[in-house]
Amino acid sequence: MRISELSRRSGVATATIKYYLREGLLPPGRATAATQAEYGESHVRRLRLIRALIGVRGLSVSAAKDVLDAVSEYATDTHELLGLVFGVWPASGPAKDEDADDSEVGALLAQMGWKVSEHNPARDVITQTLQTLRSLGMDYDWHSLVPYAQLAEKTATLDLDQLEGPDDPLEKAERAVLLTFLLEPALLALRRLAQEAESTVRYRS
Amino acid sequence: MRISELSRRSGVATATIKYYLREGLLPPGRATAATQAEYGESHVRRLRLIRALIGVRGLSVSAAKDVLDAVSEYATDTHELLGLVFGVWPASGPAKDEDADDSEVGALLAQMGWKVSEHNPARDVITQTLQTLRSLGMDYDWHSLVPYAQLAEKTATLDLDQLEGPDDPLEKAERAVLLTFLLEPALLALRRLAQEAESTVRYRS
DNA sequence: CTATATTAGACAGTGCAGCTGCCCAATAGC
DNA sequence: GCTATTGGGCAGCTGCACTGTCTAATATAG
Repeated sequence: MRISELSRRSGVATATIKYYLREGLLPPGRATAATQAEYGESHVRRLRLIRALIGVRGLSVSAAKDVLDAVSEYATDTHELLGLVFGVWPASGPAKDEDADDSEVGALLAQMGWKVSEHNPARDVITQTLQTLRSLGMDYDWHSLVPYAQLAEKTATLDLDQLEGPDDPLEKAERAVLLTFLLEPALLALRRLAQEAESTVRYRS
Repeated sequence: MRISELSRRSGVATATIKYYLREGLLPPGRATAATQAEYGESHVRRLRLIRALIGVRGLSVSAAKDVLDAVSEYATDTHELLGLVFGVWPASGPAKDEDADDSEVGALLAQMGWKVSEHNPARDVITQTLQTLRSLGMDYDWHSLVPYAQLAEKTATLDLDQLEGPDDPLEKAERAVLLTFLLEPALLALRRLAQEAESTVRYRS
């Protein structure tokens, strides 16, 4: 199919498709002539994935590119893929503060018995959150996060269970990315729904 | 204190402080003369809160304003406050699709026994996520979310337990906002840490 | 085989968000 | 009185994610 049909099938404007091609998010079609290229089903699917990462999850274009590159490069090594993909955060991400004291996170990891890479940016996110909460006068340290960490552990178990299905490595890699990224807004939404329900029980009973 | 000291104490540039004043995120100081105003500790604290919502959580300036307005207006009614504050999502938020079929979310809520307002935007986030996952070929419906919802319920219980402390309504309101918004990136970070730890156990043992 | 439409590719331009710099008149403090 | 700082307003800047336009080459209908 040509670009106009690709546009119709995916719901993405042709100018935008060209932009994604330029930015390397979408692989080029098979050129059949100087001004003609042929696109396939994989392009439709890839475009939908791009729109999901950017539109639903809110990743920047360059963050989405990092994710997609990791998928195609490490499709066969789920563990390595997840490690790479964890480096991607929406927007600027955590403003990596070299002087930050992340020993608190270390204590939390030790308590939970989690073995985690030194430079997983999630460490910095937690360090920064704890610091911010304290700077706002809350009495909060890593101990307060332990119950949340236990729930996160169960969540992660659910996540990885769902990767057991597919044998095709590329499919498995895509599913890992979808479950990690696209589920994030949904998990936060579930928390808010549960908060409202619980708030009704406590304050409106 | 005057604006330059407020800038020094909060780490926010004076031009930016003026911008927040214009946008109504920060209440004006007490004017002592035509070109002089007096700021207090509450301004330092408020500025830190603004930076946390925008910089750490990634809210837009106008979304942060909505949150802050809700805090000062409904400080005495925690339930009402939470309801208002749930309307705030980072960036564009869910692209409210009127035609979307949210009966799936209804089924999920019924199953969980959650009573939730009709127009909580979290509903749309979940509807959209499910639709997107299916459009990408995953076999996913509300049943798949039930285990996550059960964990979200426990999370919400932890959250609301931490509101039991303060008697001062304003303090309670602020804490509700901090726990809901600032903890969101941290919870996602915990999930990613747990995913990496679990992935190590499963694929590198 | 001509006339009209479409396309790939390059690049400039647009719209918006979040600041940032600059100017001015009015103090503050010495 | 004199110099430095301030409040307030507004224009301008930067980065991002597109979007529109142009050109030459090609497809396709008549």
